[in-house]
Amino acid sequence: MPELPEVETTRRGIAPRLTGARIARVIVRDRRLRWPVPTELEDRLTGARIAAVDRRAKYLLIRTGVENRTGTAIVHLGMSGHLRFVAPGTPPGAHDHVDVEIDAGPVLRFNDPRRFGCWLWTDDDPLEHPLLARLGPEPLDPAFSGDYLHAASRGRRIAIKPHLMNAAIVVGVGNIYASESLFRAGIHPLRAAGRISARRMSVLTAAVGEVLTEAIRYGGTTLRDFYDGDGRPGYFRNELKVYDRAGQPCVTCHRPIRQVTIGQRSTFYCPTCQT
DNA sequence: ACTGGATCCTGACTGC
DNA sequence: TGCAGTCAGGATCCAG
Repeated sequence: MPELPEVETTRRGIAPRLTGARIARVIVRDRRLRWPVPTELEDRLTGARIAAVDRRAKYLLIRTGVENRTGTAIVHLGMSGHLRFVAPGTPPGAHDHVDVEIDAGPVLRFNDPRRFGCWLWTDDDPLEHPLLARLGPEPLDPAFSGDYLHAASRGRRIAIKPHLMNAAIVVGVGNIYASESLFRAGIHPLRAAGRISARRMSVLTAAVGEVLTEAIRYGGTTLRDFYDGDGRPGYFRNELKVYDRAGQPCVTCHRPIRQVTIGQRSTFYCPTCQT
């Protein structure tokens, strides 16, 4: 479900109402997420004050406490997870696995049908957590440059598309935006990562940045079930040039967009414009 | 060290 | 209407 723009849209939606709030109660209805939800989560969150809601890659970091009593809930939405606010007392529906109740405010409710998401806890620096410690640069950070990507791709025979989706190379680029970025850069998704020039890599890193920035501006992409903290869909779907457009005309050359499977993931591209 | 494949899980959709 | 098969926005783990 969510790639970086959707997670960032979620973060921007929930952060204002959570930051500074005190957590009154946490309810975990199903601990069977990607990894079991630790009971430590409720113990540490209850009564704590939220200091910030940050994002690293596709992880949301709900930071609590002050000085020597700090900690962080590490939340991932997986393929099908959502966070949204509901009025206190709203009865939980199917797959509503976690509630975070704040004083005198709405309830933050986590819904995740496929349970690929996670809610974990750490008392330490979350960036040092095993899940986050070895992540690549943020795609909107200047560190994600053409030179960096070129260097990180030397000797790699893997296709550029799954390479872009590898979080050790760059984070936040999922299946939709990998296809969209490659279209924008004019690079064929099956081209070997190690055989793309530094010049083209700099076009590609710029394309990734533009696509993600634009998608955030549109509130993300809603294909079927993404909604922000207030239940609004993302409108970037209308801006997609290749994703989910198999057989439809390329916006540039008008020849049909092609769909192939690369690394078990659907991939869309224009065979004329992308080489 | 890389790479490709299987895997976790539920729901929506397609075709018979 | 029912049922089987396929696919889905992620990412880890494992074998070769």
